[in-house]
Amino acid sequence: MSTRRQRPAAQDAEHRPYDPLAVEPRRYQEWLSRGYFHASVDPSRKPFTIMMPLPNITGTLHMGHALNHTIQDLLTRWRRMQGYNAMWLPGTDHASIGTHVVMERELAKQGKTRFDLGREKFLEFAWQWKEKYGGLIYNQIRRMGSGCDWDRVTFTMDPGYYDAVIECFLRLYRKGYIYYGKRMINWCPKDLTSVSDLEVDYQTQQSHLWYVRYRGADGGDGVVIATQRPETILADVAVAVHPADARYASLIGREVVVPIVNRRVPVIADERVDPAFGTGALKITPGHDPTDNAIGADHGLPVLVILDEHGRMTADTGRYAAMDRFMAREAVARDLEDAGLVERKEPYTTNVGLCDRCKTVLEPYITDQWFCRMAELAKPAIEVVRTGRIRFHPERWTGVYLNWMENIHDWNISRRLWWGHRIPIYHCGNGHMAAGREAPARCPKCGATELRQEEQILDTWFSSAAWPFATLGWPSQTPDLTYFYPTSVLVTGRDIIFLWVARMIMFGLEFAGDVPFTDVYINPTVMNLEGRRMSKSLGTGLDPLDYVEQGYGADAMRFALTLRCSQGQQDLRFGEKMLDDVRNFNNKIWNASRFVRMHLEGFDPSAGPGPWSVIDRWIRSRYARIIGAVTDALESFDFDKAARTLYDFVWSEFCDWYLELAKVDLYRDDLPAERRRAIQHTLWSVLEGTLRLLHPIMPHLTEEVWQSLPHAGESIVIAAWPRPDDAAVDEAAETQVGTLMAVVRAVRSMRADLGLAPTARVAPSLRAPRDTQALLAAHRDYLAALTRASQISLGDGAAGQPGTVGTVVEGVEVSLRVAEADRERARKRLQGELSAAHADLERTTRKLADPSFVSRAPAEVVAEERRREAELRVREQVLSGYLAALR
RNA sequence: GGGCGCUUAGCUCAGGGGUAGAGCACCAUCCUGACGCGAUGGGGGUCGCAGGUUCAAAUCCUGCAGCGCCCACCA
Repeated sequence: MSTRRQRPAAQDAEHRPYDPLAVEPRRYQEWLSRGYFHASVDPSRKPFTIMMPLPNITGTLHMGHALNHTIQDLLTRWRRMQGYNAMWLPGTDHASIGTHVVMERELAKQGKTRFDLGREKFLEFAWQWKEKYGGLIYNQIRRMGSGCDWDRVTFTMDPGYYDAVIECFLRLYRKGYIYYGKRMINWCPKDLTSVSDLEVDYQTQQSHLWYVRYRGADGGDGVVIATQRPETILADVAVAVHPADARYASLIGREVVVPIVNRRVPVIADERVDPAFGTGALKITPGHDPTDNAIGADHGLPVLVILDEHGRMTADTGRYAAMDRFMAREAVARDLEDAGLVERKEPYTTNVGLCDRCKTVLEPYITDQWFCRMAELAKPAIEVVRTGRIRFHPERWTGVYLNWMENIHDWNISRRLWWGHRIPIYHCGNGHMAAGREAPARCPKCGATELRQEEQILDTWFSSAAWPFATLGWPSQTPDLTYFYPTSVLVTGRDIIFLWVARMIMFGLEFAGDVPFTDVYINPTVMNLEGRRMSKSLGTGLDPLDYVEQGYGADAMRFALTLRCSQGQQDLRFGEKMLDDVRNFNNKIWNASRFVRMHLEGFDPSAGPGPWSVIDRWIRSRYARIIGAVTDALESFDFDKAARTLYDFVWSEFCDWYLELAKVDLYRDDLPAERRRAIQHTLWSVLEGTLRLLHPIMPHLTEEVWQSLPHAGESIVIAAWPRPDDAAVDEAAETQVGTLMAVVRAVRSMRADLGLAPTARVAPSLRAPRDTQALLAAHRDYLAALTRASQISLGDGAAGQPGTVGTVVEGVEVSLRVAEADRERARKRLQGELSAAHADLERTTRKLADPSFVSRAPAEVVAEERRREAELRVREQVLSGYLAALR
């Protein structure tokens, strides 16, 4: 493909690129064996705690985890280095319905359902599965370098955790927050369970709207209603119209006849009917529609049910009995048409609610359900966010959270599933209930001795709501709980702000007496380059470990994700190219370190620093600033900024400039020993410190390199986070090196424009004000080396000679002799620069000629503009001088 | 129907009132002793559109459009 000439790759081991695969697992093992990730109560240090958003036991690591875990791990490592007692607690979720779907798919392969096995056998099967596969994701998490406290791994159905969940239920029950009864809920006819409103996946589908005539019971025309579910006509108990709808005013209170079943039902008036929709008349089916259910209840209407739990027509529906709901829909529609009752049928686009897990169309269905009253729980949870006790990052999610909390509905917490926390309620034969961990000997109300435990289990989110405290030993006030709770940061995705975050806040306040965490960081959603969500079912899922094992390594994956983890965006588009960039960066660090190590022979950091040269002072100053910038960025959750700052510093400053400048000294034979020591100290301290700054993002590489440096400590994991050193900030050195760099760039640019080979020697001439001239003179060797000059002339006589090309940068006039053959190129360059300078000058002059600018703009802006004008005039003059001398 | 986010170079994204930035890609040159997963130089954008505020707008305000996400019981 590429026509680029490539230098033959060096084969010896020393020159091979960095190989993360050879390093990462080894280093991770080392950290584990040294117990760095385990934290225990230590009152002398402040804790920093993160609770991992628990992956499902059925899950495997995907790109979302990779990002989410990278952020958590970098926060944990960073805080540990800062001296916190950092603890990151891992665990997995039994994921009741999610696991059921997986298990039952397995069973289906054997032609079985969970009912063929029965509750006990099924649970046995699930536990076996959990033991066998439930820990696989832990290995994947470790491969990413995540420093979790593995001694604290928790599974939501571990005995202690199980008890804590039951305790939560019992406390809510005793407080009167739990209620039970027949309610209309979202029912999945496949999983045979209820599903909470948040677990409904709405999808747009094409369907039809049937306009069906209901004749008047008195033989009149009656009304025409519009429905997309003709089968539910069998369960109609009324027709409702808006009370102010003149079209139907005369019908209110009269009766119409429900087709097919020929039932006489009243026409009622209700505000909830939208007169603008369809015909403005709404059939009321309290058994199969939530709105109708509410209207029916208010009007004292009966509830008829024509679908069973499988979504099939009930036995009493005559010829439709046992028909699937969708078949029944067609059948009823056909029969209505045959009866001449369908006025028309329109195509209709509708939102269909699907089961989030199995994608079956959900049915509004009435069953015995357990609910948790939310109003009281929500109040303090709203307060803590309003007052800033808990802060969301990015901040915009605060509004999303509050909006949901302020309109919160009661929570359907029961599921007709088996895998999970069974509701600790015992029913007696007389319809009484008793709550408790154990079955009471007799019913406290009627004394009956036959008690059966409630069959339903708790919503999986009910149990995960207790995660931040149930993992620490609650309800016992354990030392762990006292010490680590409230936790510090929750890192999670926006998709579970309501499902999980909100509920943890409510539960934490209710049960543990305080917020579960003080900061919530909502990480972006990882997308592919087309901007589509990564998902297995879409075929757009990417396995992060595939990339890792392909040779990029975990560090590259981590850095690539961190580099794009900005608060400005809600999505993060990921493509393999991004790994190439970071892989190259890793290699850059690797090689730079090799160079540094090579020149560190005999280095003794205790011998003391200095005397610094301007380049030492410059890089030390830059490094000092970087410490602050990176720390601030992490502090404010700007992870991309932290990564970018480090990338730029390492590559564009440390490698491109400092190392190149240092070489000039290091390769001199006559370098004084103390100067060598100063350079060594700078190389060593800046690299070593930069590695520490990089470590939270790229733990393995930094450890490997850090330990290869002389006088490194036991491990970078437990090394201290660099402290910003204000004393090292050196404006003068930055300005001076800035000038040197500008001169070098100017010469290089001219060389290139003249078409000179990089190997060709040049002899630039420099002219500058006295101070600058002294600076240039003092660093002539640097300039010569970086511009590949045989010699550098300084002073008034040196520049502006005929037959030269030149420019002005930072007040320095830089010129180069032009060979006869290169005159045309030189002229072209000068003309280009000149016209650019001319345009700039014109704009500046125009600006300064505008009285409103001069009078209204801040004085320093005007002064800056004046300075620029003067500079441009000089520049224009100098350039035209050169151009004239070339003709 | 509401709400939120995004729209800057071919791609991925920073920036956020005072002369448009990075990485990759592209072009040119280079087998320079840490690195070709490299070095140096360079080309490329009227910052989605339209108004407004301002001496000055990519940046603030309003509206619009496109894309994406979320909430909501419209049959």
